[in-house]
Amino acid sequence: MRLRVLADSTIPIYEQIVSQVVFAIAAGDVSSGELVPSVRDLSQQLLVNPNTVARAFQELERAGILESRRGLGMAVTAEAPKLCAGRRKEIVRGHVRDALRAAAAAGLSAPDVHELVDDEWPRLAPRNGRAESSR
Amino acid sequence: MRLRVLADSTIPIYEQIVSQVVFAIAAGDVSSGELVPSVRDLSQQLLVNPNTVARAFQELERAGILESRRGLGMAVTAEAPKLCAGRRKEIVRGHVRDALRAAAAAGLSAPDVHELVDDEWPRLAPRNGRAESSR
Amino acid sequence: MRLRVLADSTIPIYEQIVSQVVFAIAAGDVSSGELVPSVRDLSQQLLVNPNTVARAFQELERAGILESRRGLGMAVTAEAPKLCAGRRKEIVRGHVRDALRAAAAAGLSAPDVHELVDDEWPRLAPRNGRAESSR
Amino acid sequence: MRLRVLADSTIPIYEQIVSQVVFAIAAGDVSSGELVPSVRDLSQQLLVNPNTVARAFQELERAGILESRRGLGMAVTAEAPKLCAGRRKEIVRGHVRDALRAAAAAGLSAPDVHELVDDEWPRLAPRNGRAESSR
DNA sequence: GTGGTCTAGACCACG
DNA sequence: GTGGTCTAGACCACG
Repeated sequence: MRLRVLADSTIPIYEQIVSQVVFAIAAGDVSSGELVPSVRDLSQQLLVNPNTVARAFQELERAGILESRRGLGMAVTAEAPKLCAGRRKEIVRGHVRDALRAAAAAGLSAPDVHELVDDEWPRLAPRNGRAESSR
Repeated sequence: MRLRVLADSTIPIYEQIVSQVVFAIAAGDVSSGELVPSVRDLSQQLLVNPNTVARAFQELERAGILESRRGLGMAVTAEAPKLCAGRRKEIVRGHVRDALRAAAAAGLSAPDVHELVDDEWPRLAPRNGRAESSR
Repeated sequence: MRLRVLADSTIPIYEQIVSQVVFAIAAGDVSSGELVPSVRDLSQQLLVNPNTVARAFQELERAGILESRRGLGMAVTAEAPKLCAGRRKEIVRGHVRDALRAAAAAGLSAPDVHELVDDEWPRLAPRNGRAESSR
Repeated sequence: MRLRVLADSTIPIYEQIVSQVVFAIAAGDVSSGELVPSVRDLSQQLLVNPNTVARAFQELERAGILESRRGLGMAVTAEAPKLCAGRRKEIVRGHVRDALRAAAAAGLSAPDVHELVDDEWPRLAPRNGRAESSR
């Protein structure tokens, strides 16, 4: 499981970690029962304070996605894949909703938004497989 | 100029005010030279701390969209319509970019995002002119 | 709202704060819409680090019991009284269940447990109103 | 001596092991001079880290309940039955005291607690001899 | 080794 | 003024 955080994002680091763990599990990168990297390892890998990672893990535990195996670390729960699939959808949906609210308030139409999406998508990451896709 | 503020939104209130003033000017609801409501009036109308309105106005002044008329209040500048048209675009584009970033991190494709947009758009506000639109 | 924490308890301080806020709301000491003491005030009153109080508030917020009023502080939600009544019951029930599990594993009977309760109850606090009560 | 450990309990595993050995001896399931299962055997039987079992045995040794027989393993001491009878009582009493503290903090009365006990006792384990008992 | 709690204190956004 | 995030680092229980 390879994570990345952007220190200068407006999104808190611990929340970025939460999302990325959710995405990794939803994508099947980590399976139920597997241990995620330890707080210490992950904090070194991400160049982030251990407390920040611990906070992300705590949230994931309360969400039923991780469970602590005493003395071993944090493991992916049996329900995690299902929970993460749903959560992934909701995270993205929330951001889309925000964008649409702004677009509507600005007086744009649905086609306007679609145009913006097609305009911005290719500019995102270096290579996003299906970025230039269809439509 | 009629503004609305969502107290429970994750978007800061002052930023909501800024955006709505920008949108109102870009839409031609308020014209160059017209006065906007006073900090006091607007804060009462929106049930919001006067400091919050003041901060929004300050930001609009720094952006060259509003200018203070001594003894009268804040007025829409001559350049405001042009500035607001551009800014409106950037505000929306910024939110769209956020949504795309989340979508990409979640492993979605461009078509997935378009689907989400079509899914969410009709659910927005009660009345959104072209909400049931085309495509 | 007057809270007390026991620094030497095995129960984490932040959890003690959570429970006591829940109990105070369930008891009607604080009502929906009221602000609870600020993180800073409470941390001074309890002689505890502000972070510890903040963590308790965070939990209460995620539980839907408190909500942050931006710039003002944390307020008791409309649903809090109902939530707290239920939660209070579950907190106590959990402790009772623990005790019964131990009692059963030790081979005690229900009457044995009742006897223990009557034996221990009066020894609790200095004065507990109905402590010497009935039965 | 048949022990059971609940991996998801909030009570540390080593403490569960200590309690169950104490209860078994107090109940006369194992007698003075008898050997208890080896750390290795017990850890395999309970699916638990050997260190955890070792720690439990260490504690039981310090309490004078077990003593090591060089080359043979750990044996129940002569004083164990008496010690365990007392300790069993204190273990249960401690849990009861915890429950009462929570109940008192929640504003419950002694009758309330008795009611909770009668409510929860039958729900405990499948077979608890006198669970449906009297009162 | 693992995570959990807590302190101390900085810095920030918001109002 | 308010809460939110983050760092740094100590200490502890558990395994």
